[in-house]
Amino acid sequence: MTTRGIELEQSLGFQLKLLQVEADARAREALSPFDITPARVSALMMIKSNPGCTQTALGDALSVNRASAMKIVNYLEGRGFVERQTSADPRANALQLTDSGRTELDAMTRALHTCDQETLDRLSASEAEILLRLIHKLRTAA
Amino acid sequence: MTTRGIELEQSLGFQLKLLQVEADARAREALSPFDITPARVSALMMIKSNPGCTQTALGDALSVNRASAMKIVNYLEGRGFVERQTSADPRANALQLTDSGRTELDAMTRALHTCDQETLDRLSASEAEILLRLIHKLRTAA
DNA sequence: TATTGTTATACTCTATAACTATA
DNA sequence: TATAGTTATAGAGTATAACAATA
Repeated sequence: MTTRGIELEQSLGFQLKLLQVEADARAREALSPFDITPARVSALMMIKSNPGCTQTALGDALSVNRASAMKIVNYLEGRGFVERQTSADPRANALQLTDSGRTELDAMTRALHTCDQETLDRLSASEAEILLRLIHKLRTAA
Repeated sequence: MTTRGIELEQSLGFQLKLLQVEADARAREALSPFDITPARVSALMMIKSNPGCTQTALGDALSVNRASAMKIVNYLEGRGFVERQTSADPRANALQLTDSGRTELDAMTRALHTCDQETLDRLSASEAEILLRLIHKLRTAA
């Protein structure tokens, strides 16, 4: 099956989707020793970068709603990676990584980094740098 | 919520996921006049580019299995966009766009192209070209 | 009134396994 | 034996709507 034709070759959304599906599958594989999905590790990373954040904020950052964010936090709490601490606003939870969560996340991050590198090795070093920079620019210029 | 920290900023998989989720939401919006999802339009594009392909091949190209590909084809056939024609191997279906499918897909493709451009406008023309080239290179160098 | 977390429920997408008919 | 399509079923992941507690 080819992707010949100007539509497919030059469709940003389509190429992005195919690449992301492949990257997700590779990440899932790389994370299999930890028995956790890439999406849940993303949540851990977000909490690490934004200690004390609320579940609603976490959901916004991950593009899911409050109810879905809650399920993710339930899971991470069940694994002992995240704690719900009390916050200034008693309605909200302040999310924090546990010591175990921090340690495990470090190992997961190393596994994902190796996985990323295997993909980026298809490009030259300067191309890889440019790609990451452009993707990040697209995201933050929103 | 920020994505500060070396892990998130430099994680290819994570940045890719966030960008793809955003692009998919924009594509869904752009396709709302057609009442169809981006994934199903991708299937139409694939069939257009590979006329006579089988459902299994379509599934492989879209990274889903035979059963899932069948559901997509069922939907597209129900909309009158795709036909299951007989093939040399009577076990297999040869997928073809209908005239209506071709006409509608052209309009959908224009809508998606506009949507892509709005995203790519955040970059310079040369950056946009480089980005598409690098993403495509990553995909095909697999 | 608006917002946070929560709960219950439903929907979408995908996978698995088994069946049939052909190769 | 292996493969294409099909079918039924189950599992993730997500969304919606409603509720209690608090701002």
